Amino acid sequence: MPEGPRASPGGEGEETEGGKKHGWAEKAAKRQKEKGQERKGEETKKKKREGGKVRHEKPPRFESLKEEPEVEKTEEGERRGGGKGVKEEEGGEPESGGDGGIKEEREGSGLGKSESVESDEKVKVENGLEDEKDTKTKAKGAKPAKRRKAKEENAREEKSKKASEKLEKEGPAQKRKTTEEGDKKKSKKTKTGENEKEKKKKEEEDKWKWWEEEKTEDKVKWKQLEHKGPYFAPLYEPLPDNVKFYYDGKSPMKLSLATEEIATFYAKMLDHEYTTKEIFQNNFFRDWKEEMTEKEQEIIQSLDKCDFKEIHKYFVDKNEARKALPKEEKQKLKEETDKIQEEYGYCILDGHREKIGNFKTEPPGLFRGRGNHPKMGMLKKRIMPEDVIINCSKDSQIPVPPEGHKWKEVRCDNTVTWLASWTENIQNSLKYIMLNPSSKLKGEKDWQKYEVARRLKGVVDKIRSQYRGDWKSREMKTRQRAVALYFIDKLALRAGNEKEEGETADTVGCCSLRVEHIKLYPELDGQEHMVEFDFLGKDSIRYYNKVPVEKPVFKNLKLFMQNKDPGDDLFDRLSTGSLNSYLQDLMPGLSAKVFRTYNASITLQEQLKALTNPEDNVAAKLLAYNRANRAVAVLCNHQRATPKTFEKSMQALQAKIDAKNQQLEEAQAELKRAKADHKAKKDVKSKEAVEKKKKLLEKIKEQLEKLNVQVTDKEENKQIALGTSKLNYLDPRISVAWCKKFGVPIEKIYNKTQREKFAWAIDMADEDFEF
DNA sequence: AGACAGACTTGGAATAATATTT
DNA sequence: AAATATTATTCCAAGTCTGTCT
Repeated sequence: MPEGPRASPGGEGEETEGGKKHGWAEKAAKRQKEKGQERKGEETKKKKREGGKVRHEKPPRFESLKEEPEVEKTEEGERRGGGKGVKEEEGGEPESGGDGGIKEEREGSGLGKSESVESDEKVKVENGLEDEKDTKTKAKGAKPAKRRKAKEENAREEKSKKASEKLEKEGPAQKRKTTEEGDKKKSKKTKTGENEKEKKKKEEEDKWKWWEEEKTEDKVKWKQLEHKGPYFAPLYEPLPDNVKFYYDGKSPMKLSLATEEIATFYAKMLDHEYTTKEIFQNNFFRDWKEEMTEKEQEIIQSLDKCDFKEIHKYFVDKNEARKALPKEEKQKLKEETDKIQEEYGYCILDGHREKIGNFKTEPPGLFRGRGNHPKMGMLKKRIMPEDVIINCSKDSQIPVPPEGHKWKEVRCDNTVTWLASWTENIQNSLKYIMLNPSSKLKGEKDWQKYEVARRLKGVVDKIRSQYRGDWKSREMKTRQRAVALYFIDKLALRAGNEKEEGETADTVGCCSLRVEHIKLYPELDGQEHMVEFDFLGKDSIRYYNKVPVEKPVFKNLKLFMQNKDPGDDLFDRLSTGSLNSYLQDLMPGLSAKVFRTYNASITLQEQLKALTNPEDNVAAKLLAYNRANRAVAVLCNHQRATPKTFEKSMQALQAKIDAKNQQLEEAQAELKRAKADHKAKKDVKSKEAVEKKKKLLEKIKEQLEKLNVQVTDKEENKQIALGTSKLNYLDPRISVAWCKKFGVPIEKIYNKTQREKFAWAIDMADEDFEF
């Protein structure tokens, strides 16, 4: 059976380190620093990367590009890697036109035909290449250390800032008191006329058609923003006394509260694969030890000797008990969460009540990175009000922090869309509380995104011919950019920003591809100029694809790979930054990811056109839709692990079909009999019987058809995830228009949440909308 | 020009809710 | 009504990209 798409992490161990108590930020920073030092030069990229590879092939790619005329067949296109004419630096002697001055090349020897000038240049170029490589590698090596240091300093500053702010905070604290009072009054007031008033208000605002209002091309995101602040994760509840932890098989050991809490994080995950990974264990144990009392530290020396089984069982049981609760109890719980949602889940934005996306702070736990993440298992600390920055309008009811606590800061920045933020301790990055996708702020942005993609439609031909021309550029930088852009366009690859080595899983996108990620085949499977991609992309999802490329691209790739090690960057002269600023010049608002959006949406539109048969019933039309959607998901490489119950449910479905077939046969036989009967009797009654049987037969046929469609759909969808493309890449107006045109109810395509998110599109697109 | 932080989008898995079957 | 399968929602990690600073 094919395995899931996730990368299987190698099991390298990592250094462990004890340590005294520090503040959190400091601890994290310290650890980063230490790691950095160890890492320095400890392993080459290549070495490190062995291990991480995954299996499982992707289904055949969907071709997103129309066949384009082949490049001119002159020999110029063929100049061999490193061939003259490719300049490292700008300002070389002006050469005629695109590829002027570049002569042919021969595979292999590289001798003979070259004219002297060319050979000279070639040397130059090759040297240049070496140099370049060096610089980039060096830069890369140096950067992470620098960054880490900076971060560390930040963290420290943060600390002292906090301390000094504590004093300053007294002012705002007073204010808060007054707002608290105001709040009380307000809540009393609302209680009286609550129901009708609120309902009315709600309805009205649910229907806020912001898309009918005039757009403001402003940096200002809102004029009014009022909310209650985040809802904090519940505090830790100590284990009951009868649930025990054992160390080294001895008598039970009573843990301090903090130690116990962290132990439960691990215990809860016991039957998860994560806990079998060495990195996970090491990271966990190190972080855990740091939170232990000295005494505990002395005793608990090895994770292997820790017995969490009772704790684990306790949570499993608890979970089951919760599930088995009588329904009144469940109802009660539900009401409670609804109440919380009602209170914290909404904000007022410019006079409208808007749903918040994630109004809860993330609970503490163990970090679960994806793929082979070096930080998996680290302790994710509890977010306290003192960590949280609140953003709201000045004149609004400032949210009240939980009793006895203060906010880190309250600010009024209307150029950003977040309501609250905090710094997370694993990567030292910011987390935000933002609005739900159904909100104006998100919807407008989404709409705008598709408008940019539609503008790309107008210039994409020009851009394509430009990058095709650039394949022959004299400048290495330009060529690399042109080839990269070709991949981004043709294969819908992500841009591929640089990442901090050792801080995250080793994944790449287009610009960060390394030599080891592609293989060139002059001929493969009967096709010429094949490139085989095999790398881990976002979320460590494997991208595996064999594509025929155009000859100049193939030649260029050869050139780019020349004299490089497998761990070197393929596009060593290219960064996402320079690529994007180039794109920005071609079309305002254009960046690499727009190609993904554009190609996804245009593909959906084309596929819908090609696959939909107006005569079909709704089920068949839906299959067509799903197939079109699937084509996009394949293009974007959106994969999922095969659902656990897949085989089983497939069999069940098949059984159903068999049964239906049986029914069909019976119905046919019965119809036949009825017809014969009618022929014999010629009376009204027998005629009616025939009609009845006919109808039944039709019905069964239809049901069977539906089942068959289901099977097909399911089978084709086995390892493909449709959600992401539907939610993020496909202009909803295409789908809405399709629904309207072919009489498919919108609910068949979009569920409630999706309809909320795409309300703007549902409202504005008519059946002849064209992307 | 490059580094960086910040802000925002994109992503699959986990979990909860609901529908269907037994 | 319990068990199971399916779908919706939540969760939070991991990308992209821009503006600012140096």
